[in-house]
Amino acid sequence: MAEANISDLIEQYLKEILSQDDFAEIKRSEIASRFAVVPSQINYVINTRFTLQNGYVVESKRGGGGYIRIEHVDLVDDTKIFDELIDYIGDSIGENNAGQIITALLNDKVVSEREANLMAAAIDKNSLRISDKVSENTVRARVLVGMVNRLRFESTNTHG
Amino acid sequence: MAEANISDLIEQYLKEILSQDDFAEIKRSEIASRFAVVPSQINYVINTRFTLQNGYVVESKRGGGGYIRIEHVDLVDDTKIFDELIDYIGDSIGENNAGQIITALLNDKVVSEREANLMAAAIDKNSLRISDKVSENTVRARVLVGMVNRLRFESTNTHG
DNA sequence: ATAATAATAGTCAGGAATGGTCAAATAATG
DNA sequence: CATTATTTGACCATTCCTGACTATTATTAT
Repeated sequence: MAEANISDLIEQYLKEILSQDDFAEIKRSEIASRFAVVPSQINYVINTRFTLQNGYVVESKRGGGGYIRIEHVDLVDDTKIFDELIDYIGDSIGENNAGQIITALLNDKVVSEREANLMAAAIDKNSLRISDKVSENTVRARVLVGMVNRLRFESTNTHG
Repeated sequence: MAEANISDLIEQYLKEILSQDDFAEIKRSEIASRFAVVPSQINYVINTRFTLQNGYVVESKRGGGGYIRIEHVDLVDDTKIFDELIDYIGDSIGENNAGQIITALLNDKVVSEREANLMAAAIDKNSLRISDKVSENTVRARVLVGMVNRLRFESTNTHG
């Protein structure tokens, strides 16, 4: 039970808000000055304590009237499966293995056929083709185009 | 909901009109003075919130009796718009624009909320982060992990 | 007709108000 | 001592708002 660092306090404060409202919409500079820390520490707290794995979705906007919104989302029942899957995937995975995972998710009815198709489109070799100077945006575009194209078809099996 | 921006209010106002009529035909200066902003802010609102990737088509005329007409286009049954969207994506697209497209697809019920979340996970900045020596398999892994993580959650809106 | 004028809308660049990233310094922990 | 977590600050990116200047269209005067 060691503690009392400021990040923990900020975490507590935000979770307090979340225990009452569906989401916490804050102004970064406001929270920073409330706790007398630099604004970027708010990002640190969010990045380390309000991650997807922990069940939080964060969205933000800059500029005038900017904000950071933290939302808590419900976990599905058996989250262990996903943890194992993610462990298995690790840092790198080939197209075949990835396709098998998607097929397994489909077989177990974790995802619908449409959803499986979307996932297959996203990880398709063509979508992810990387050359030296390719940018993040370029890859993203390919991924998105692949997925959008997939939506044209009602239901088609494409992975495996 | 912190709706502090005038631009947000103008956006709301226009969408209000669009929820009742097929299109919103406005006089720029009239809207500008109604919200006490300079006329060009109306262009700003339109350019940032009523773009093709948002699912809107805008046309206008200058001079006496000039107007701006905003029309909502439905992606469900408009194959041509679909093609234009893919054209728009092109070879490279940023996270925000990509997110807007996904939101538009969701709004027009082309995809379900779950599907939209999957797509958002696929194009997420973290999934697609590219460094020099990253391989295709590495990116694929990140994409897939991102999507699987998204499946943990029941149903939540995440893009915007 | 043509030219001038009025009435629109469009573009662009800049300033202000946010939030984001990254790496260095420091503290805590094993 | 080594590793990990926290804290900080310099620098970056995005969003909003404004105003000067430009472009287009309609109307009016000649």
